[in-house]
Amino acid sequence: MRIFEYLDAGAMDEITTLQAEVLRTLANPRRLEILHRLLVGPCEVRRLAEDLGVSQPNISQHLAVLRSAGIVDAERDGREVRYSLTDPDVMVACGLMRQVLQRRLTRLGRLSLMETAQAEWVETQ
Amino acid sequence: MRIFEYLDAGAMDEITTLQAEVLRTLANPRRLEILHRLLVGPCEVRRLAEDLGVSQPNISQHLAVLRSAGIVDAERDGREVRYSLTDPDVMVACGLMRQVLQRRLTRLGRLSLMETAQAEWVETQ
DNA sequence: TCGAGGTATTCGAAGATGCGCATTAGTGCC
DNA sequence: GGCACTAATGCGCATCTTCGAATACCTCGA
Repeated sequence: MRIFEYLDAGAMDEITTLQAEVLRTLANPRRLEILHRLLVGPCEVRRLAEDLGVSQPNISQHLAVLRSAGIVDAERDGREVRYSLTDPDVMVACGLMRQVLQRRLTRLGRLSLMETAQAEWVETQ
Repeated sequence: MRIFEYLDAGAMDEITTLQAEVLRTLANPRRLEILHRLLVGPCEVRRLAEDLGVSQPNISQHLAVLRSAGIVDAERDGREVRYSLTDPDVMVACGLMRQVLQRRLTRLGRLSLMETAQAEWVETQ
């Protein structure tokens, strides 16, 4: 099958490039917030803009980026356009990373608290 | 505990920003290749440069980015510096995303093959 | 101490990104 | 058609990335 050659041979480079593109698309706080919001359920542009406290053109720009990366889908309903996640799986990976970072933050928090405590302890000696 | 306030209150924004930073760090084909190589095991700069066919300064630049994001660790051994993954978990999330994309590629591959087949079928009618 | 091997950093140019602002496009209602 | 509402696009500007080239830094052996 052609598919398998395709995936095995030069696939490493190709998928790496693709992954980098997707990552670049995700690598923006605003877009992460949008995706986080869409994880709850589909949402219209106006509401997204209101919820996140961002201008409508700005939200539209970010949505366009997400759309062209195939991360969200747009569906017209009257004069509104409702956006939704194309593939929750990508967000699963995203959520996993988030958990890792959260654990790391917690650890760092504990560490810094411990360091602070130790510093204070040292100062009192 | 201070940690929990920290994580609960403004944590959403903070962790989102942090996640965006990490994603930005990962969002580069070369860096993904480096990480992919380090997944196999620790490696020295010179060897990384050779394996990936990139100049040494360039590799060092990328390694510096990865290092400052806390994604890789550097350890000096004589005149060489050996790099390794700080936390394989981040790469787990990365690998998961990779799988998703691979599935997506496969699906697209199948689809395009099907479309081709269908187009050919239509042409012969 | 000096030189060579290995690594890190700096700098400038070219390109990409993000934002606000103004404007345009699509839709429904009168 | 004209108008209000919603979303998308174009533009200019400031900022950030990325790379090659040059160079500085670190370590070891002679």
